[in-house]
Amino acid sequence: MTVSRVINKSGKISDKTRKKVEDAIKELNYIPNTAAKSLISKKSKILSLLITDITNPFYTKIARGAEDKAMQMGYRLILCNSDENEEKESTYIDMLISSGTDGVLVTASSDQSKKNIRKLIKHNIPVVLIDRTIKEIYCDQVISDNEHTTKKLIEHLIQQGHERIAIINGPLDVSTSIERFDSYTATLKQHGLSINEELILETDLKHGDTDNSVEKLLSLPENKRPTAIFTTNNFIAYH
Amino acid sequence: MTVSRVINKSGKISDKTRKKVEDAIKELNYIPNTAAKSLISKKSKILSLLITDITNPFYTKIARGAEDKAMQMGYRLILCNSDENEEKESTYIDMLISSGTDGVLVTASSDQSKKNIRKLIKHNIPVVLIDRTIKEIYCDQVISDNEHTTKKLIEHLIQQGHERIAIINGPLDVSTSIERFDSYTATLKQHGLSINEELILETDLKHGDTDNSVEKLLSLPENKRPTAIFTTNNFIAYH
DNA sequence: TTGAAAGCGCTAACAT
DNA sequence: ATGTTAGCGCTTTCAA
Repeated sequence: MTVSRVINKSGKISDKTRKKVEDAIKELNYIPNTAAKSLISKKSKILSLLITDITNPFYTKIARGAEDKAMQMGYRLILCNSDENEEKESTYIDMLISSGTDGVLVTASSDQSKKNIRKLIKHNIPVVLIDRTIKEIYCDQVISDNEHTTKKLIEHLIQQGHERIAIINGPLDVSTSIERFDSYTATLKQHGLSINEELILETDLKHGDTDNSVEKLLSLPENKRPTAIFTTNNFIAYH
Repeated sequence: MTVSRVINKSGKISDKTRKKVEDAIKELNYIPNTAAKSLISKKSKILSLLITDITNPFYTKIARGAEDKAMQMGYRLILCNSDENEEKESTYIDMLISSGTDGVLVTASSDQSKKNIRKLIKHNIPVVLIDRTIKEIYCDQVISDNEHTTKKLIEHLIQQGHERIAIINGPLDVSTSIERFDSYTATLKQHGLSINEELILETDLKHGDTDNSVEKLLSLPENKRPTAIFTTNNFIAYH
C-alpha cells in the first residue's frame, strides 16, 4: 500500500519512507503491473488508431501525431491497418473492444463501416472519426472542408487557363471522394466548362492505382487529353 | 469456471451447458476482460514496434508488415516512435515493460540504446533488433548486409565513370552508418580513388537534413562538386 | 503516516 | 461434467 502511494503520489508519506521505497524500486528494477491496475481502474491507457493504410504518407502523418500526443499523455497507441477492407476492420474492432481500449481513432474504410462503428459506440468506447465521415453516425470528427478546398484548387487551375481538367478520385462510397467529386463538377459547371466522362477516373486507393490512371489519361488522343490532373489521393508524390 | 471453459474451449462440457452459456454470452453482449486474463496468464497478446520515425517510408513498410503478421496471429501491435531520441525511447521501454508486452521489435536509436535493450532482456521480454545492431547485445536480429550492398553500389557508380562520389550518411553511432561508411571508404580506396573530406556529410536522420546536405554539396565550387551522391537514408525520394 | 482486509475478473488446481 | 478455493498485483476503504 505504501508503495502504491509513493508511485501514484497520493496520500501522505514521510520523506524517509518515500526515499526507502524509491531506493527499493530502483534496486529491484520494479515496474508496476499495468494489467492489475487496469483490472481495478477499468482503464487500459491504450488508444487505438484504425486506419486504412499506414503505407500512405497521409495516414503516416496522422499516426505520427496521434502517437506523439498519446505518449505525452501517458497512453500507448495500437496500430490497426484495415487495408480498406471492411472484414479486417471488423476483426480489429472486436479485438479492440475485448482488449478494453480507452478510445479509438478511425478512418472508416467506407460507408460499410457503419455497423463496426456502431458496435464501438454500443460498448461505450469513445470514437473519433478522422478524415472521412459516415452518414448517420454522430460522434466527434476531424474532417477537412473538401468542398471549399477542391473549389479553390479547381479554380486555380481554371485561372491558369486549363479547360480540360481530369480528376483521379477514390471510390464513391467514401465521403471525401463524394465531396471532392461534387465540388469538382460544381466548380467546372459554374465556370461554364463541360464535364467529360473520359476525364473522370476512379481508383480503389491502393498503390499503383493512381499511376495506372495517370497513364490512361496520358494515352488519350491529343485532343482528348487533359492539360491538368486533379488527384484526390497522394500516391503520386510518393512513388 | 464453466463459462471460462466454454470460452477457451478447454475441458469437457456437455452440449446443453455450452449452448446455455453461449446464448447468455450473446444476450449479455459479454466480452471477456483481457486485463484479468493477462494478470493470470502473464501474457498480453501485445507486441510492440519501437522505431525511430514512422514518417520514414522505410519504417512504414516494416510497420505494415509487422502489423499484418501480428494481426494474423491474434496479436495487437503497439506503435512506439522514438524520434531518434534515447530519452523518449527509455520512457517507452518502461511503459512497455509495465504493460507486459509479449515481445518488442526495436530499431535502436543509437548505441546509447544499449541500456534500454538490456533492461528489456533483464525483464525476460523477447527482443528482436531490426536494421541496426548494437555492440555487445546478443539477441535475434534482422539486419542487412551493408558492407556488401554499399560496395556494389559504389562500384556501380565508379563503373559509370564517377570519381567524385559524395556520401550523405547518418550519425556514426548507428551501426548501419558505420558499416556503410567503412564500406564506402574501403571501396573508393580499393579502386584507387581519393577520399575527400568535403564530400563526406553526416546528418541526424531527421527530415530536411538530407535536403540541406544535398544543397551544401551542390553549392561547392564546380571543380570540388561531386558527380554522384550516395545517401544512406531515403528522405530524398520522399520529399 | 502507515498497514490490513477485501475485491477487481479471471483461471489453475483441486474437489465433487 | 461442473463447482469451489485461492490467488494473480493492484487500489479502495477502513483501522491503527
